[in-house]
Amino acid sequence: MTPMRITPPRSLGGKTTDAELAQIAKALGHPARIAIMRLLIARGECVCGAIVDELPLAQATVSQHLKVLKDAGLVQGEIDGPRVCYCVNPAAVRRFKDLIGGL
Amino acid sequence: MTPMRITPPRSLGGKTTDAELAQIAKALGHPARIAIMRLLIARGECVCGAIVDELPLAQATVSQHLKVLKDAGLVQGEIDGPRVCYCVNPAAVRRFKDLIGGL
DNA sequence: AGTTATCATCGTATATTGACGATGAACGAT
DNA sequence: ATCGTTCATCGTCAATATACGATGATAACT
Repeated sequence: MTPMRITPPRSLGGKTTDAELAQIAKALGHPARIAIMRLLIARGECVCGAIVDELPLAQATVSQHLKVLKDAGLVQGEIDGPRVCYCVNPAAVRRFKDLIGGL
Repeated sequence: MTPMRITPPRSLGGKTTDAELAQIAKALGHPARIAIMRLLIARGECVCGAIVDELPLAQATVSQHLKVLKDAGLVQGEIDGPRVCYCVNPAAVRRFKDLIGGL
């Protein structure tokens, strides 16, 4: 069966919605993280090292940015041997577009 | 701080698309500013004091948030006597949606 | 002139972010 | 078991963001 939304839609002006939208927007509010998103979208999936190679940032810094994107739900990471393979979470991107559409 | 120069895919008004998108997203990356945007959209236009009345923030803080939104181009303010009447800039919102659509 | 109302800006204090090198943890290969 | 690779996390520092009260600037009205 289609899973029901337990929480009411609160389609307009809900505080929960505001916080959610703000969190995602904040996660995208840095050029490096936009660049990471673009890389992941362009390549489908991407090992962390490949991202580091494309950006003028240290490995630790890229890892931090990836953590921000992960915490916002925009990106998922799967452990693949000694590497970690990242990809975008299409549902989160869609959700963000929907929330923005509410503006 | 190190000036970030990630990827200049193409310039638009001297600003890369990534930087432009990041700037707008960053401006929206705070719940108070989302609330302000919603207020302005719901009322069409809004005097600053009306926004202060709706938010649990001091007048100086609201003014700062409005400045962030103005600097990102999302909001315009017109002096109306002793008051300042704010309204959203639909072109900027549209632009933001288009940039997000590119994700 | 002074007064009141409205909003921006200043000054300041605290919190968070962004960046890096260094270190730690997990895995594959030697 | 040790090594080398890969990535996350720690520790730290400078820069930015957030919040507020206090002050300044402007307009309308007396």
